[in-house]
Amino acid sequence: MNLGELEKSILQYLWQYQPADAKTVHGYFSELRSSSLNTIQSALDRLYKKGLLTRNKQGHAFQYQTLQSKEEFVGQLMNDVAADFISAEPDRLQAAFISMTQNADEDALANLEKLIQQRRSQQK
Amino acid sequence: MNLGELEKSILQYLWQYQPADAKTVHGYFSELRSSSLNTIQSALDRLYKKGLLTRNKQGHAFQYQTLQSKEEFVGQLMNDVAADFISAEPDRLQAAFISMTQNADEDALANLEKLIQQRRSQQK
DNA sequence: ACATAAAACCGATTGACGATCGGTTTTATG
DNA sequence: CATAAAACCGATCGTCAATCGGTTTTATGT
Repeated sequence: MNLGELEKSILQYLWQYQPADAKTVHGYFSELRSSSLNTIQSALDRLYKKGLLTRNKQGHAFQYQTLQSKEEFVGQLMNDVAADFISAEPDRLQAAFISMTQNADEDALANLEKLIQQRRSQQK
Repeated sequence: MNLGELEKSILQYLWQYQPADAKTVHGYFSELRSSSLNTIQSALDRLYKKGLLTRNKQGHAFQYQTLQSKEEFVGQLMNDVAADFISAEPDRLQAAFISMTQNADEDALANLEKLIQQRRSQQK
C-alpha cells in the first residue's frame, strides 16, 4: 500500500475527528495547505477505492470513516513491509522485534513484555 | 524509502550472495526475469545512491554489498512506516506492534517473549 | 604506452501513481 | 421541479522505477 502525503494527512485527520465529509476536511486543511475542495475530494475517493475508508451519504455529502484503527492500520503496514522481505513467520516476528527495540529503553521493553504476556494468557 | 520490485529482488539477492557485481546479478536474474545488464546496473546504482549499498572496484567492476543486514533494514522500514503515523507515542507504537502480531501463534509469542527477555538482560 | 574489451555513465523513454483542479453530471431538498 | 451542493470525469503535472541504447571511461594484456 503506497500512500501520498495528502492521503496520510487525511487519514490522520479522520482518526482524530471522524466521521467527516470532504467539505469539513477541506475546511480543516485550508489553514495547513492550499488544496482545493476537489483535491481533497479526490484524495478521499482514492482512499475509499483503496479500501481504507467507508462512506455513506448523509444529505448531500458522503461521510467518510476509517475502516481500521490507527494501530491496526500501522500494524498492517509494518506487516506488509516486512512481508516483502521475510516470508517465514518466526523470522518476521524477530525482525519486528528488532525494529521495535532498536532504540527502545528499558521501560519500553518491560512494557512490551507485559503486553505480550497479556496476549499469551488471553489465547490460553 | 520507496523501493521498486527489481530493487527489492536485488536486495534479496545480495543478502544471500553478496558481494556481487552487476554481471553476476544479471546472470542470476536472467533465469527469473528479462532485464538487460544495463537495467540491473542502473538498479544497483539507484540502490547505491539511496545509501543502501556500498561498492568498491575489483578489477573492472564494482562489487556491491548491502550496508545493513536484512533484519536491520526491515526494522528500519517498519520503523519508518510507523513513524509516518505515530510520532513520539511509545504506547501507540507498541499497540501497533501488538496488532501486527494479531495472528501470531503461541509458539511465536513465546519466542518473542524470550527475545525480549534476552534483550532486556543484555542492556544491563 | 596504447589498443581493446569491459564496465560505468549518460540520457531518453515508458508506465504508474499521487496531486491538482476545471468543468459536467447527478442528486437531495425546499 | 428548480437549484445549489456534491459527486464524478478527465486532463495535466511531477516524481520515480524500469528499461535500454549509445558514449565515455578504465583496467589490463601485449
